[in-house]
Amino acid sequence: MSSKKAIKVKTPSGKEVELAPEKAWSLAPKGRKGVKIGLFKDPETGKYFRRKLPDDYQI
DNA sequence: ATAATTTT
DNA sequence: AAAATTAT
Repeated sequence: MSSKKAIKVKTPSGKEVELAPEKAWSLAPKGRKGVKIGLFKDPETGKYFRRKLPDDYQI
């Protein structure tokens, strides 16, 4: 229950594509702001990769 | 180093 | 079990 909207991401294969993360979560140490992370699958290779999501991405 | 999460 | 992700 976390991911919906497609965002622009640079795939590991080096292509700029619009993808929706399969999963999305917040990655933040205690007391720090941290970042939001999305788990994506490269449509070219089928390989999974992680990228930062916009700070305002709805988890 | 730290945080969560999943693929590899 | 380790890698990767970002920025503090």
